[in-house]
Amino acid sequence: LKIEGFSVRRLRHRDLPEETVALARFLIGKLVVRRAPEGTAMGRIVETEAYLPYDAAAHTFIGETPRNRPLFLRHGHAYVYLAYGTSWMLNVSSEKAGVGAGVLIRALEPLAGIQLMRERRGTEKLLDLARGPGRVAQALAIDRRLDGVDLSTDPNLWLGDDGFAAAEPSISVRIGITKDAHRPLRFFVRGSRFVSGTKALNG
DNA sequence: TCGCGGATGAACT
DNA sequence: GTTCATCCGCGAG
Repeated sequence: LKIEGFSVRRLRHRDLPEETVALARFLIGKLVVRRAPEGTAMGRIVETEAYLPYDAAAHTFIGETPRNRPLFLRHGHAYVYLAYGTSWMLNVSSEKAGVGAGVLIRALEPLAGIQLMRERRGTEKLLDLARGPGRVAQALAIDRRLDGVDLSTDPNLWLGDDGFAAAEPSISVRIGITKDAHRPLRFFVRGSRFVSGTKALNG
């Protein structure tokens, strides 16, 4: 499939690692594609975080509830929730069915549908379109309607690969949590201006 | 570049 | 009533 000059192949269920850290690393350099009536937008993933089974910082730590149910679906489903009453977060379920875990998509490098992202975000600044998980969701118009969809089959939200060879990601602690805060479970492209977080964290 | 506080809604004690 | 996997604007350094 051609999207603004990029040749993109949809990632199918069998393409995705069935383990949370492996998936968090695998997704660096891959694409998020969002099709909507207004147009298609796409970005390259430059930052992820892993939320493991038995992880005190994870939403699944308390067990399965109506909210976190998509995290217990087999890997490759979207878990979308509202944080702080203002920001939607996009996660990808990351283990076999029945095991609750996920990967948070924290930042994208905008590649296609950039004007649409500017309108949705209310800013012209390329660097601010999808730097941070709330911005990712706003730029791609992701909200509760996409909670639970299967990313390997959904027509409006999916993961893609354009053959880009990503460098080995750098690793740090996760952002914005207090429990299990020391664990090295954030993965990012060192040197990318599209990555969130402070300079110290990304150096 | 950084750190702070307010906005805002859902889930849980 | 408290706790958030955040963003934005502002002021200090």
